[in-house]
Amino acid sequence: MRDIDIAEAARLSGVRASTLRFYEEKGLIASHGRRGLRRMFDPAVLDRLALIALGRAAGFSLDEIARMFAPDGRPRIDRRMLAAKAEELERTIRKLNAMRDGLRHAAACPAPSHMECPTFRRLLRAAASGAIGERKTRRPPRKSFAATGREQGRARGS
Amino acid sequence: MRDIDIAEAARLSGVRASTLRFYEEKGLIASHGRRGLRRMFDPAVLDRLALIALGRAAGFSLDEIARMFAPDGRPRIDRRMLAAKAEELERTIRKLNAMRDGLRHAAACPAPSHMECPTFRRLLRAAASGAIGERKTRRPPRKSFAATGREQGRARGS
DNA sequence: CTGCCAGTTCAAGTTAACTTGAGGTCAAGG
DNA sequence: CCTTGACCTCAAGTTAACTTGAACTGGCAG
Repeated sequence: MRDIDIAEAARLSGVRASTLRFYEEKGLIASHGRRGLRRMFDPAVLDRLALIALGRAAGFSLDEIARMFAPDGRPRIDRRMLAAKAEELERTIRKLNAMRDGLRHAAACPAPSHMECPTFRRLLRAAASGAIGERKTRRPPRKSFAATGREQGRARGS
Repeated sequence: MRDIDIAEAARLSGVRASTLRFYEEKGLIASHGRRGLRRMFDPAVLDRLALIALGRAAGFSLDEIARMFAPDGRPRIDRRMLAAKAEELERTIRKLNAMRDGLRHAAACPAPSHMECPTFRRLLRAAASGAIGERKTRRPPRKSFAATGREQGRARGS
């Protein structure tokens, strides 16, 4: 097997075809040519996609990830960058630990109202002072279809 | 001192005036009347803002936070929701721990290329399989000004 | 040969949480 | 009385990472 088409790449990687096109446009991946109109990908794109998924999971933005590939496409990952991101994760983890403990306490606290629970109020002060905050978690915006991750095969409307 | 104006509320809470207006529009806070055009806030809004900051730090969306206040404005925080969020944080923390360890290893790994490091490749597989992913951290989008968090006092343009 | 259907392009839409800008108002100070 | 400046409203812009829609194309099965 030489090249794979976009549907195959999507199937094998779990990344949607529309995302693959988006990634290509962004320069994160490259198609290896066309058969007619259709992109053909080198199977190595799957490694690349795994690398991208890893970067995303580690909290890198797509732009940061793009910068981790040399112009020739070879991954040139700076070890210091990895270490820095590890430290960043470390800090995040610490905050989340504190938050989790606080939430657990608040959930179990017998005080009649949360406002009367000292632990809750301490958490509150920490949050208000910004000692904890600056975290934003986006949930995946997939709003429709229980599809398994592929684009639906429904083109050319009315 | 009875009521505070928006600038005072911003100063005391560290939340921008524009954000306060936004929160009011969203129903997260309420102004207690107007002096002329200007909103006046009950100082209790500061507690409310702290609560909101706490919720945000814990990973709740503004909409979720809004739902934590009864229609009358009293906080009605479901302990089960807190516990659930704590569990969610727990899962996130575990993933981040794995990611941090992997990054640290990769940063220290003596293999000539990351692709030849077994640990790195293991991480890669985990990310590709989605066992780690689904995390998205947004950095604060404040793109301009080193201001301390207040709106600049510069109105009426040309 | 014909038509289907998966693929294509490009622009625009989505979401969250705000921010920014334009243009307007009003209370107080000089 | 008139200016000033902080506040007001409302609409539109921002960012990231995609998704969706409309209109189109072309390889291949029949």
